[in-house]
Parts: sequence; C-alpha cells; structure tokens
Amino acid sequence: MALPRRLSRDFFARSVHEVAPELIGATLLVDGVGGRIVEVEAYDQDDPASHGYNGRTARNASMFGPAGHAYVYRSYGIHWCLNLVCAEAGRAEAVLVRALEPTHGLDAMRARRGTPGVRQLCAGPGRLCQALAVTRDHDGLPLDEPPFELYARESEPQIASGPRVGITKAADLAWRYCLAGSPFLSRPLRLSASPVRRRG
DNA sequence: ACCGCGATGCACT
DNA sequence: GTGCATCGCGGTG
Repeated sequence: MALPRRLSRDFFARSVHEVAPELIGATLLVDGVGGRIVEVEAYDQDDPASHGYNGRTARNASMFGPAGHAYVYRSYGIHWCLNLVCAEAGRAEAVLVRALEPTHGLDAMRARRGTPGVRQLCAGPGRLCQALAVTRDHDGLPLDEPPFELYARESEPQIASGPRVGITKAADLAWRYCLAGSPFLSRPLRLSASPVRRRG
C-alpha cells in the first residue's frame, strides 16, 4: 500500500468546480485532529452567494488567493467556517468544508464540542471548526504547512451533489458535494426526486 | 419528525 | 438597521 499523498498548493490552483468534488474523501487534520472530508460546497467569483462576489474587503481578503491557503470567517457572529482557497490570485474561489467523518483526535473533539455523538462532532461548518479549534488565527495560513495536514483520498468515492445549504441567492445551483450515503453529513442531501423513506 | 427563535459579530449593492 | 455560507434548545405533532 502506498503512503498517503499530501495535497500540494498546485492541487488548489484550478477551478473550484474541479477541486471541490475531488476533495470528497480527502483527509483534513489541524494539529493532528480531524478526519475524512464528506461534504463541501463550491463558491466562485461570479456567484451571488459568495463572499467574494462584491469584491475584496478586509474580511474576505484571503479568499482572493493565493490558492492553497485557508479562508476563515465568522458566521452569524458565533461560529467559524473554514474554506480552502482555489484558483489564481486575484480571483475569489473557495471550497467551504462542511462536514468530516472524524478519524483523528476524537477525544480532543469531544472535549471541545461537549461530548455529542460521533456523528455530530464535525457535521456542519461551525461544528467542524469548533471540533478542530479553527479560528480567525488560521485565516490565510498555507494548507501544506502545520498546523494543517491535507491528504489525498486513496480511492474514488461515490459522490452526490445537490443545492447548497443556508443560502438564498443562487440556491438552485448544485454546488454541494457529499460522500454518498455518509452518516456524517450536516444534513441529508436534497435530491431532485427523493423517494419517500421509512425508518429502517 | 418538524418549526421557531435567540445568541452574537460585522459587512454593507 | 438588516442580513447573513449556523447551531442548539425548546415547543409541538
């Protein structure tokens, strides 16, 4: 078996629409704590729902590059959300990391999150940042240096896509990518024609 | 299972 | 003042 391959900055220096689905199954660690990425969303320059849509500000500066760095912002005054910056400098594209399947540092995550079930540890962008202790201090840091570790997936997962969560603008775009069937998603993927399900 | 709401920072076509 | 790329809790079927 091969050693896991680290994702380079070049990996991110492409369209966010290529990068986002390829991140499903990758492993993200911060100071050794984290897990497998099971849910992300893409945000690009021409997207009215994106923080970069109305141009560069002090808050979103790191979203404008360079690629392969973190963009961390505060959400609803309470939570932190982590993005992985893509594309060339000067263009604002980033992948919002929305959920992990916890694999490393479960005890640290539980201590930070207040002992919820494993499925709730990193199920959502705010929860994930709390579990990994990501804050504004991480904004702009390179993803290929400590405290970050990012490893490519070792096999091609089954990926499902659908509309993004919690936005009002451009809500029809299917730019949310999930590991199909994962129990660690922030919420179930909304499908175009989902069958009625009973428990079981 | 759903729905409503409060907490709280900060940018602002 | 308004509107969020959210979460957890408490109320109601």
